[in-house]
Amino acid sequence: MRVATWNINSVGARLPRMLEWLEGAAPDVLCLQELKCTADAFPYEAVEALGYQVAAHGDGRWNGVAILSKVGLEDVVRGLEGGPEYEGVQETRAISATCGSVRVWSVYVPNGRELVHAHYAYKLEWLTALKAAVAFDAAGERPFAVLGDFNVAPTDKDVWDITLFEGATHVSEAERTALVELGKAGLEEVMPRALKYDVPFTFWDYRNLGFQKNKGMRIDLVMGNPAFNAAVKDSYVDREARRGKGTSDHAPVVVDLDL
DNA sequence: ATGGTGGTCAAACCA
Repeated sequence: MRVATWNINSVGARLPRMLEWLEGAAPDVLCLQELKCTADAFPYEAVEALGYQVAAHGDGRWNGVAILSKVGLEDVVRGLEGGPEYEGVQETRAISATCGSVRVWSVYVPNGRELVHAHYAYKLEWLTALKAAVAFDAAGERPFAVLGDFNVAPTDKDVWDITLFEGATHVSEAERTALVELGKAGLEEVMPRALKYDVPFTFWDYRNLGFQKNKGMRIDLVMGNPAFNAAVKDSYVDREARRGKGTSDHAPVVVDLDL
């Protein structure tokens, strides 16, 4: 089974590139983030024509997550139960489902913006709520993983130049601690291979030729429980999907499983 | 050089 995650940065704007990638990489399950559309506006027909079932959770201009599956899509749960609100709203940043023998979450962790911003506190609260919400499945026997854009670089190596991140979000102690705490629920990172260069970055800013200069960050992660991780045969970041016109600023992370 | 790209939705905000 091939499972993948991709911050698509507008499923509408990205549809041709996404369909092309679905046909080529042919994942059984794809977790999407940043749909930037309502659930009603998701391009269901085009994706279903490729053999996928779709569960989407989105409410407008920002955020939005989905799970695409060729191997069944059951027990869909939209949202993060017990999660914090931002400006009075529970944002559409999480969706979970059972796809064949695995249960997956697709998550879009809040960005945080600045260390002193309310969005940063919200980000930390969101990660704490995520840990509580996934604890039961993480501790279970069924293969289980949380995939998505975590907006946290786990180590200093996971950004192109750590000296430029002094005082920035994505690399702070508290964010990394929150990731470690999530792991304590029974999840461990699946480390992808890089197809080029040494670190498998997953995000490159559109500005300043970030991709061309490989000024990237590794912030899209797969956290699996022991049953999931024991089945992993291979994992890689498909940086080719970031190349050329009309791409997302993120690349997909692919995991191949013996399931 | 204090911007720079690209998304949404048509001005300003988000990443």
